[in-house]
Amino acid sequence: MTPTPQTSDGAATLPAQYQPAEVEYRRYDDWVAQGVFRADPTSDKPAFTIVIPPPNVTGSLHMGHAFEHTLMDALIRRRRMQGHEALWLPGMDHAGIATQHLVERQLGETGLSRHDLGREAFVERVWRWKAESGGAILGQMRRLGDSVDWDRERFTMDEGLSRAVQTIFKKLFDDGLIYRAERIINWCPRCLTALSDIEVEHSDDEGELVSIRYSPDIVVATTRAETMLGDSAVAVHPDDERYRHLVGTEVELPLTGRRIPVVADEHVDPAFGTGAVKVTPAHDPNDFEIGQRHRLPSITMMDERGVITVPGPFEGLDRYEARPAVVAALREEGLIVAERRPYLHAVGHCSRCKTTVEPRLSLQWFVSTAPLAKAAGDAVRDGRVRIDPADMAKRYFAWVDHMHDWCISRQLWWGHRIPVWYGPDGEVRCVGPDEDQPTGTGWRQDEDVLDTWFSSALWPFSTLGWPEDTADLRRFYPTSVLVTGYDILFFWVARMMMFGLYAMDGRQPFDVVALHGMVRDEHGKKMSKSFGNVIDPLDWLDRYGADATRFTLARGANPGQDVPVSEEWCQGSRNFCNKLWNATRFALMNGATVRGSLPEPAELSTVDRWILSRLQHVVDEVDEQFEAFEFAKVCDLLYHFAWDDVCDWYVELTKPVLAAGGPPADATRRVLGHVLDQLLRLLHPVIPFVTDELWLALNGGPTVATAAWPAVDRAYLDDPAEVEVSVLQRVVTEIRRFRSDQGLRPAQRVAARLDGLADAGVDAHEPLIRSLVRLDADGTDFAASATLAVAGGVRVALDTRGSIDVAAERARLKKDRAAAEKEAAGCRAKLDNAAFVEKAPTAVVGKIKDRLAAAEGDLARIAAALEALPRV
RNA sequence: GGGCGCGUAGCUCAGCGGAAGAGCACUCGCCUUACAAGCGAGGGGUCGCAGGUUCGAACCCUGCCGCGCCCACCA
Repeated sequence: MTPTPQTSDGAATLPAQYQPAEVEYRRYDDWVAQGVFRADPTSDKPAFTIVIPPPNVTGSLHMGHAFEHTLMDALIRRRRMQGHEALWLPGMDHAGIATQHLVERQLGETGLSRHDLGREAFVERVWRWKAESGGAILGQMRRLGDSVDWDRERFTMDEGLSRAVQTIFKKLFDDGLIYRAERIINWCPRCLTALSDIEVEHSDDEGELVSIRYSPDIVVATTRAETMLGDSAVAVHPDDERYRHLVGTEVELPLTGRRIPVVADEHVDPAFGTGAVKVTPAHDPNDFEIGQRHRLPSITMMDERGVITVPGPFEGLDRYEARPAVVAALREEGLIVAERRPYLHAVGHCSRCKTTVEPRLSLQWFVSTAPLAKAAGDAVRDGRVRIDPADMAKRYFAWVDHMHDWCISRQLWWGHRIPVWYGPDGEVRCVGPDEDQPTGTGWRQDEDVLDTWFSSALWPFSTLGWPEDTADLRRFYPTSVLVTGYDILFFWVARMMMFGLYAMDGRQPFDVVALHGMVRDEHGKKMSKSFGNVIDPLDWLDRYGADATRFTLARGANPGQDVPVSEEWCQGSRNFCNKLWNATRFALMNGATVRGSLPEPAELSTVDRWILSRLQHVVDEVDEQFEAFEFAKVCDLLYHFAWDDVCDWYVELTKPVLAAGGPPADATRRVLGHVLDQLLRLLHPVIPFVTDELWLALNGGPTVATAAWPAVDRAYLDDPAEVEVSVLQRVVTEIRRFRSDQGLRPAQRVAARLDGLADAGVDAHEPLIRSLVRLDADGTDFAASATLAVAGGVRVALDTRGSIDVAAERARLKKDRAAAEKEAAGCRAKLDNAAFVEKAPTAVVGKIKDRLAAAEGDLARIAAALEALPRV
């Protein structure tokens, strides 16, 4: 924790360029060693808690993580500096299906399947893999600078969380909110497991709609012809005149010889197709319901791998082989009425492997979501939980208000095993965490595991010790903000709400949900491997540093909006870090200090008062934007304050003062030290490394991470100083423009006379102005020279000797005159409009009058300047 | 089939009722003793189109056109 070496006079010797790699590891280790990230449940500070959306244990840090972590870290670091007991709790998710797949794929490379190993050995292998790869993302979080409390790291499959899972399962079971039933579920024939509705992605796929004659009077259409083998009825609408006489009769199901009834059901849309529908209760959710209503048999015609099981010519065929085979067979019998036609329709795919999902009748465990979802909706409706941005709440309501029961059992091995045992006589016993498992012959535990999101749903309180009544739980629950992407609003947020409210006696899991967007490439395109536009944050971390990476991400973070990033922007961020580095370097070389109290405003120069006043505004605005999760605006404010106000103006205005020395220089050194000190604090949440390194060089330690967050000091708000400096800036800019138009080299010193500075109220700054624009005073009489430049709202006549490009200056003045005329005309038109003068607020009218006066003033001065130009 | 969002400078985006903004890119001039990862100056937009409301519209309303996303059991 040694700060940058300092010379005896306190000025640190910093290299001319910021080298992130050199600094970052050192700073992070130092923070950990100092225990900066550790949260203390016994302190009397207000608590501020964020639980990390646990990344997949087998994953690697991608840009989305880097982004999300940057936002969370910024929030946490700011609160820590504000004196909160800030807890950012890290951890990982076992990611059942994803992880199992990964390990199965590895296994596959050696020619083995999980069944070759057996359940126990396989699960053990997954644990080994977890131990091996699980640390990767944690190491990457350190690289990013995440200020997480490493002492509280959790894993969704660790002992405590497993207890939490069993506890809530038991509670739900006992409350009748978990049940086992045979239902149509989404089945992935490749993963060989059930999926919840949201694990299914729909896309419009090209299919073929074939029409099949079931009887002389009935033609049905289908895109899944093979499922006819499992048909148990034909359904028509009860009011459909065409079919009314057939209801109650039977038709012979082609290719099977089975006779099936014609039933009437409201579900059928008489306007669609022929108005007659084949009914396959075991393989279609609608048909299942029709089947229930009419007591039809459910005939399973394919197995879990999608292979036809109906005895006959199609048995053993895969569903995709069976489809054309069935159509061919039907055609042979002359039963294909309309030829196939292309048909675009929504098809469900496994979100994990993209395999087409097969609706399948299956015995699974479900959570009865109705009461839980109601509570989850109400908590947002009544304002206990705020979703930000507010628009997103609509999506949330749409989801929780129409939620189906949640299929939670998965036919996997990696996950929390369902704590239910079946007895020899058909008993079903749910075993809680402290209860003994049933012994005796014939008892066996359910083979399935729980949906990964079941344990994720407990994360905000299970990680704090629930179901035990721990100090952490009492202190840090409810968590303060949940930061996550809008893409998992349903997967995770809604379910945390349901389980949090349920398990914690109606207390919400978080007060605010701050939703962010997805990281995109520089053209707003989704990053994807196939597109080749994926950016690896680790690459940026290595080449530009964590701060540059973070700043780039935070700077693009508008609430709920997607975030485009590109390497060029990261370079810009790197440059910004370097700018801060050099500003501090300049300050240290010039004896800036943070020691001693800040002089009273009365003891300060206008320029010093100006920068301090600007600082107060920035502190105020940064706070406001932080509270609104407007990270992009926070970054923008600080970027411009640092670069424009501090570096481009304050430092430059300050150079002559510092060079001159004496008491004014002492005051300025103190102000410069203060401004940088405050600026580094304000930036620390977003770019923690470089700010801490520089802050240490300025302050000596221990770390800016625990320094107090800046507060507005109204005593240093100073409107007159701001006005005066803005006039000064305008004068300087105008004169520079004149020099540039005249093709004067920047370094070329020119003798000149400045007039009108007194009228503009900046005559006191004449030496400063001269030094900034490199115009020397000269005793020579300039009477014979011409007025060559006019500075906007202020009157500055500037005389020079030597070769002046009169034509260029005339052109410039004419251009300025045209602009001023346009401005004046616009203002006059408004003021001539009686309706405007009458109805617009007086402040607005006043502003227009001011603008007109300014434009007229400019016109007069421009005219004088043109007049004074030498004739050529 | 429902729902939501977006079209503002070459690119990515702020602004959301009272003078068109930022970053990057671009042009010109500069190694000015903190920084060329820099400094100074400059150019560039009838704010998707058409109507309407208003003294006033990029901003509010309506309708088009063009994108994007989410949800969905129409065979």
